[in-house]
Amino acid sequence: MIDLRLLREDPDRVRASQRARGEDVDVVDALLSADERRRSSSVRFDELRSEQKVLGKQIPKAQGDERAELLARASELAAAVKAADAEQDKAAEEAQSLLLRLGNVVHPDVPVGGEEDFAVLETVGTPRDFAAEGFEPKDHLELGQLLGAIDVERAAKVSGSRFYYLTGVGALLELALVNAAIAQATEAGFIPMLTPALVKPRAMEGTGFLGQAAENVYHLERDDFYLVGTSEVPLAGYHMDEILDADRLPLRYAGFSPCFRREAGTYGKDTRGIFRVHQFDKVEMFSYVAPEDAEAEHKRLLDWEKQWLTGLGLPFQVIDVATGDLGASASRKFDCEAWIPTQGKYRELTSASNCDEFQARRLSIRIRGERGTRPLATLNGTLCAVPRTIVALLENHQLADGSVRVPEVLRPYLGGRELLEPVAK
RNA sequence: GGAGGCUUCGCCUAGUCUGGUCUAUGGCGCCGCACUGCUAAUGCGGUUUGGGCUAACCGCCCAUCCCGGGUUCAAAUCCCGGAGCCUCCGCCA
Repeated sequence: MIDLRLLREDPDRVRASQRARGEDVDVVDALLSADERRRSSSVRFDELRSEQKVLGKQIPKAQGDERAELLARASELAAAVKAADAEQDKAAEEAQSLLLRLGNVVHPDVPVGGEEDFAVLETVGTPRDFAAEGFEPKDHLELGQLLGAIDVERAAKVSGSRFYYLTGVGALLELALVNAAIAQATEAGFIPMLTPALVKPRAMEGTGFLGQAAENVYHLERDDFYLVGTSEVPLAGYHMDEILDADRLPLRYAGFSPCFRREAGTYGKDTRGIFRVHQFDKVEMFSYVAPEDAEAEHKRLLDWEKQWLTGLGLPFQVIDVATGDLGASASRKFDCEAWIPTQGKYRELTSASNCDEFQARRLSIRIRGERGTRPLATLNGTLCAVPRTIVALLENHQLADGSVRVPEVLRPYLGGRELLEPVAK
């Protein structure tokens, strides 16, 4: 959630942010008035309650008629206090629910617009020229099937569309990717974490996934658990309701977990292969930093992602995601998009978001230091979302006969293999 | 799934039976000041979190004793419901 003080002092900035996101601007004024009502009702309650306490102290000392009179007055006051309390609760609840509907205030440099209005910040590497090499590239699914690495037919039988088995070398490839990613993160000072995939509503709400994104979240009705779409959720929730010593920062965690996504509203999109699936594994970087360090940390997360993709030998571009395509929590988001030869375009592989204090306020995570007790900033960035990374690896490193060259960083985790070769049918 | 115990302001802890004097005790830690030629020791003061009043500071008010209800003029304290932790039993990895 955003800072209510900012809202009161500079509502125009919040209105502009909502407008840029393409979201409801009227919430801002509704919230301002709800906040006003909340404060006035709380003042009324405070006064009555104060009076009640003063009166209450006189009762045990009083005798006879005086006591009876005090009791009568106290009884009236008690009713008034109760009513004021209820009114205060109602106003606070209204303000809170409006507050939760507001997205984070967008960073001023973010390009305004929808999904297509991103800005390309840089391009790294060059896509291969398959025509010059003299063969037509196969897509990842065809390659995966030749290698005995991916089985989507049987997954459809067992679980339906958008599911997959990684088999044989495919399974080994995931484990190698995960190990290499965790190794890079650990090297950079991240603490490796294996996290819960089922979380309570509070964690989901706190990370900002129950607003616009709610339709993409699996919910277990009977137990009121949510299946996380990313380990960002349990990693953000990890320090929920805590006050951390300022000098413990930055705190960096590398989470590895399954991720579940309903992919509502994507019917017909990316239906072939494993580019868009309901369940996948991911290594995610997550940082807790002081608010003034958030922008620098955002750049660092991006650098680690670039290091990772560069190591895998993938050509990619970095984009500054437009206002309309940011999640509710992010003030700014950098995506790395890898070149997918058979699609002839760059597709999202990783995503680094700066959430500033937005999640920390919702989850009540603060730091205590020289500047007092205040919310901290949280940031997250993908290191390796497995299926998409496999898609990019297979397609970009394929040879004419359907073999796939293994990038050097992965070889130690694949028993030194340099080449994945088609299996005999 | 069943039975019992526990949960107090960073940590430990008193208080709960018997409601008001709890504005929550004490120790540790931490911060400030004083004193001692250093460290230490000692003394004094401060030290939950959130909201609000105020131009701001000082100050003051309200809430907060795991959470939510209830009883009462009044709840850390009594009653009901729930959560978490621990122990035992059952079942299962």
